[in-house]
Amino acid sequence: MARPAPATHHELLTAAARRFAVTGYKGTSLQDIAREVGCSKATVLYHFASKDALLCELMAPAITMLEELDARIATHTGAQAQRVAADGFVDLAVRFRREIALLRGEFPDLLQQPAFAHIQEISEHLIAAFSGFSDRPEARVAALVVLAGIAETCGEFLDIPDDQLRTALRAVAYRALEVST
Amino acid sequence: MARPAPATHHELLTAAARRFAVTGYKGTSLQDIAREVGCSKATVLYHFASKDALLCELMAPAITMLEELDARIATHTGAQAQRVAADGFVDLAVRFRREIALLRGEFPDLLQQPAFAHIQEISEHLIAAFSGFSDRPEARVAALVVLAGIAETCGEFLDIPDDQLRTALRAVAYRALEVST
DNA sequence: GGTAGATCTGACCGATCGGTCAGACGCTGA
DNA sequence: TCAGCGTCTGACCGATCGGTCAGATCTACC
Repeated sequence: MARPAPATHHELLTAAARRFAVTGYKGTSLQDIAREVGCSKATVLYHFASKDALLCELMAPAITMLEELDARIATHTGAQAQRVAADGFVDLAVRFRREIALLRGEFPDLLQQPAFAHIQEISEHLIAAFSGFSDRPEARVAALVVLAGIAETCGEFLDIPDDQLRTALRAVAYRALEVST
Repeated sequence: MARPAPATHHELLTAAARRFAVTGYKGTSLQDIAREVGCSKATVLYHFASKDALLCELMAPAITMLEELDARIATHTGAQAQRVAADGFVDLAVRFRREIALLRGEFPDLLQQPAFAHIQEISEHLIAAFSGFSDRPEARVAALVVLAGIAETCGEFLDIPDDQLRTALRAVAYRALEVST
């Protein structure tokens, strides 16, 4: 035994991502993850302080990219912000297919986590930008349909190459949000 | 104690629907449901054979409507089928906001349930109709974005009246799917 | 070769899960 | 009045959950 620690650490992360995407966070036990890697449950808890900590480390890159997108949107206004938000979120969703699907699937519960506290807020910014900063209910409904639809779709279409999925998602988002081109 | 049974039965169903929508199926214990109604966990299992049976009874009306929609779509072709599918699914999603949200949220796991076995198949029919029976990946991506987006949105916009939500959803679906009018 | 520290594990813990069961309680008709 | 039935409950069950811990095993350095 006693492989180099970084290798095991990384294996555990990817195995957890795989399992979480299929059976959800609550539906995946530490035993499941350990079994997939071929180590004991105690090893999982040697590498990660807790199941929550494992989730946080797993989501960190996606959350960082989400925060960067949020900051980028804030530097634009009107239709330009709408386009930046749509393009940016499509890029993010395609890049982090599994993580986004997981986040969306168990949204209400996982948001309690302190590390995810401000995701709700960023989602509001995204919806505002998507809707073209309109208060009309129809615009806000359309924004949420696009946001949730993209997130969910990425998690399921694992057989389509990245750039093709990106192009298709951008097209449908532009139509749904009536982005001026 | 000893209230009339139908009242308790109905109370348990609505309480379960509420909890499932918030914390998910796996994330909600029979104890949670019992506490919300103010009875014991044993009472829940007196009214329902198992937690799964409770879920099935809860979803039954929505599934019936989904099957009816599936049958109705089959009697149309082309653009007409697309419109029937979009209108019908919007109606269904608005009527059964909570149930649809739950179904989408824990999709992969709950589909194992025998009672839900053919939902996967009906989903395929819906996506085919949404995409105008096209094989183009872009059309299928758009179809899934709309399907998932509508389902998710209904679960969250509980503060908008039914007909306003229905109108808004239909509009965004038509745009995203390029339904000919 | 021996020691220190990193890596890993089996055994165990309390809590909670879905589910079972014997029996208590209240209503109703004979 | 009392027997019967529908309704409900507390106590309990085995399984599994996330997490702890002492110690086995391996690696690197002196």
